[in-house]
Amino acid sequence: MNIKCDIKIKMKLDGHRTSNTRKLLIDIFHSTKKPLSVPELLLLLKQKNTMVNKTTVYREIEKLINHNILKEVYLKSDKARYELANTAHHHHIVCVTCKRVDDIPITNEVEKHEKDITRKLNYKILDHSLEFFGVCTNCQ
Amino acid sequence: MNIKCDIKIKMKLDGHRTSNTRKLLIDIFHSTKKPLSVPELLLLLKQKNTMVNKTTVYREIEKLINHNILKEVYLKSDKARYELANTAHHHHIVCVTCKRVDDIPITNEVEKHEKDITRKLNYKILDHSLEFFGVCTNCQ
DNA sequence: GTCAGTGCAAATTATTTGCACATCA
DNA sequence: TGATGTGCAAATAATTTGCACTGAC
Repeated sequence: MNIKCDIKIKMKLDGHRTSNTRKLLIDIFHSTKKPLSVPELLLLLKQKNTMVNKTTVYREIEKLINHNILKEVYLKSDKARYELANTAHHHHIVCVTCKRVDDIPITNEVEKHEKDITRKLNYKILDHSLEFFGVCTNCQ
Repeated sequence: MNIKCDIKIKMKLDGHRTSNTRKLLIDIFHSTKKPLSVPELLLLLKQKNTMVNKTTVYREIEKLINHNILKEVYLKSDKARYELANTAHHHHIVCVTCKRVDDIPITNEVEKHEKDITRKLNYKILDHSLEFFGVCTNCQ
């Protein structure tokens, strides 16, 4: 996969190795579409019969974020969640009942507000987060 | 204040009393404009020389949310934050450096997407959250 | 007097840190 | 061989729970 090669190269350029944990995590993020928390990742790893310590997972995610391979997603304030950063900027909808997460197929017009905010509040905007909450088909 | 009266009435209707903790918390949320976390509330209470147990604060906030007097705000995934629910629907900008939070003076056009999402994904939309992240004037 | 409200201690959960050891390049 | 990666145990921090007691109506 091209994406995985890219990641390998990105990390190598920075003096990193292609560790087993790194490969496992990248795999999981590729096959699972929804944003994952560390506890969820640990569960998925256990189901694969691969033992990785939680500390290692936290540290690996930190590295992947620093290399812009993962990014943090703010869905709820209870737990941190992550997803691959290479995907186009998009938004999510969370089912408040079953916690299922879907990507949203809308073109986003939020960017145009950013200039406005910069002008009015003199903030330098770096990023934004737009998430919807609702009830999915199954739970209705 | 009308708003405080409203809150009193709302709770009373449901068999609740006007406890001291409740009054203190409502006061704080009225005078402080930014969304507050429980640890921050505990600190503010301590500064007022009013001792309230953290368990009590957690439980009081739960009640206030159930009565739609407070609502949760999703600014970052580290901690839960709350603000008064009676204010008009609005958005925030968070300074990634000093964590300062400001309200955003833009009219929001997100609502119009909600129908779209409902049609395409068959979700019943309840709410959304739009937050910006950037660097404020002082920190630039 | 009854039930909402409270405090305290302990449990739970997410996350971080320090340190020693392993291992890839 | 030397830096990166890892595991383990313990610390920290936010949040929840159980239980007994208090106090508003």
